[in-house]
Amino acid sequence: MTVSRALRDPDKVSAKTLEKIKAVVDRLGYVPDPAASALAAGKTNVIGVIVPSVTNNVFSDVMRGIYEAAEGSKWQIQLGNSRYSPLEEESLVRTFLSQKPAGLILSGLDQSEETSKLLMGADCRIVQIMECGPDPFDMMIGFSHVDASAAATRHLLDAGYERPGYIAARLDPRSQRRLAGFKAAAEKAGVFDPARIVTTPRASTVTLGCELVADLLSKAPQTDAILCNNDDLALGALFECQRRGLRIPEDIGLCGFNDLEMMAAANPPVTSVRTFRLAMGREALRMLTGALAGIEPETPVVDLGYEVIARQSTARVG
Amino acid sequence: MTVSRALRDPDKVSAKTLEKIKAVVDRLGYVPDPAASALAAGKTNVIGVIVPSVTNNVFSDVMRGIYEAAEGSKWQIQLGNSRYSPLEEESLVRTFLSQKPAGLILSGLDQSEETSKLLMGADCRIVQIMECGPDPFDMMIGFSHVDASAAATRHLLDAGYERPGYIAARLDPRSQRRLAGFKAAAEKAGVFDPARIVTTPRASTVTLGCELVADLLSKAPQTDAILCNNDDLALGALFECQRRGLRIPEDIGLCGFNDLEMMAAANPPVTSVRTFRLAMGREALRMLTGALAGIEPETPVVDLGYEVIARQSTARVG
DNA sequence: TTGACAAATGTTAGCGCTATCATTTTCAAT
DNA sequence: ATTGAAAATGATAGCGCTAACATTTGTCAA
Repeated sequence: MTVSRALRDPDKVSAKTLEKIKAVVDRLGYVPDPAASALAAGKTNVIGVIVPSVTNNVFSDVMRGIYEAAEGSKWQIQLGNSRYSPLEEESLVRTFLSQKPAGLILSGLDQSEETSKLLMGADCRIVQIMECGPDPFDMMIGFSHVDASAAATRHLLDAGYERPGYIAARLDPRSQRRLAGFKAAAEKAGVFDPARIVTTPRASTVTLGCELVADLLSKAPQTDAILCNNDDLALGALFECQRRGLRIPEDIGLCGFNDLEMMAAANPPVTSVRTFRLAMGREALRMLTGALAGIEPETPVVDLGYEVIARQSTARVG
Repeated sequence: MTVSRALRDPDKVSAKTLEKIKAVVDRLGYVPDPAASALAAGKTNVIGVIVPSVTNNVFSDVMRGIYEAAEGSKWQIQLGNSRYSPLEEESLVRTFLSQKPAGLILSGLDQSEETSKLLMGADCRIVQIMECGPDPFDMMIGFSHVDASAAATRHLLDAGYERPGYIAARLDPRSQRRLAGFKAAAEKAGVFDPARIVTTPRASTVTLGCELVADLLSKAPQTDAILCNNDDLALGALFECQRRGLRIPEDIGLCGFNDLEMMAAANPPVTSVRTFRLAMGREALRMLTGALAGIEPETPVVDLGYEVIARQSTARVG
């Protein structure tokens, strides 16, 4: 028993017994069995993380933040990939909960009703990431996608573009809100035209960015700026515009979303909405482990904001 | 006991008891406790996966393959991020092994001596991925990085380039082997010049691709083709060359490595060495779960090969 | 020195499963 | 019906740890 205590909470054991125990543990190469611990204690050090994609750069940055923050702690990250499917998410939540996790990190606000029920009844702390919204299950960290894309839209208008279009792939809830932000800002400025919106349910790729721009320009050749739902599409848009001999930013303005590292390196550098993905992952884990240690966050919902990074691709002259 | 059997191996139970059990399980919403099962059976359904990076596109593709292949099975994927550090890898192996995993998937051939010792003594199946080599711990699936980059180098020479250079970031073991492949092929053709090799220990980014090209061209302005250690660098190289007014492929040829989706969409499309990352992940998991089910792979080492995808960026005219 | 109290350590039971072996049931062949 | 073997089911113990409480040791003021 004292050994068990020494290993879990060294402060509860006198210095010299601790020493002795450590020596023996080293000599024997003893490693505690997490399964036995989990069974006896009725809980684990597992933190379940559910993301909709493991390949999307956005989520890999978030994951990195989570892994970095968990590094060296007792917390075990367990990753689940819901592949943008609420049903798979539900099944993952079920699996995770059966493991009696200490905490759960989920993406977005749009859990299915069944998932919500599971989460309400769950005996663990929960952090929702990627977005900000009114009714967290427990805690939440993210930003407003509507506001961010509205701000990007205004930036295009401020730069002198008059007929902005929007391209988007895989309309997951966050993409839809970004589209809604664009629509709202464009309508408010009186420049909204549904013909300048091109979307597809397909997963977003650079190639798809090319195709969507081709579509957009054939439907609405007068388009003079494109807000892209993400940076992969923006990169494709850049290539496609260049292939068509369109000058950026003179003939057409280009704005991405997320500000992946490549946007600054592109030729010309591409304007994008910076989001704080690494910080989001890191802080999500910190909030969670903090709460598990009894330190509640100041507010349950943390808004990390966004930043429109203006670059040459929207620096219209004249 | 019969219930336990019914849930784990329904064939061992008569049809009508199975039915009864299922009904009760449904009614009660019973979910087995994996910790108790792990403790009693002395093993788990956990498959530990250790990758050096969660953000690198290459590994996220592999991970996706693994997750897809594990989808719906009883196998639980547990992901560890070694961040290219053999020490962190060792610590992850230790953590994973304490969980009595059914299997382990590791990246590369270059485990530390200590890690090797742990793995030798481990009571689980092991698959090494990303590379092919002579002495697998158990099973292995990947390809030869030396051969692949040598082939890319020959492609550049065949295309008429005479002074090929090489840029690389973060010289992990696989990058080093790719560099070695380039060197060997260039030397064999009598066109090797160490002045045309630029490397940095920094992590690879598109921006870094720009910088490395700038470096290379200032050190060796006569360079007429660049083999990039990966596609991020290649994208940066593309942008940087264009910024400098170099015509691709006329003035300079460009070749990436991995053939990420964006290479085909670029302007001009960029030649790259295609690697089969998704398949590698998928097959690694299949080999592992197959072996766990008693079906040994035909050969312990599987070579997935590679393919040089020639595109406009190396289509030199004249 | 003593007593009172806190700190440190020890005892016991049990977490929810599964391996193993024992028993019962089933069913085909006599 | 009877038998024997196989199939199905059941009883028991124990996996390695921790919660809860019990006991011992240490510390300090009176």
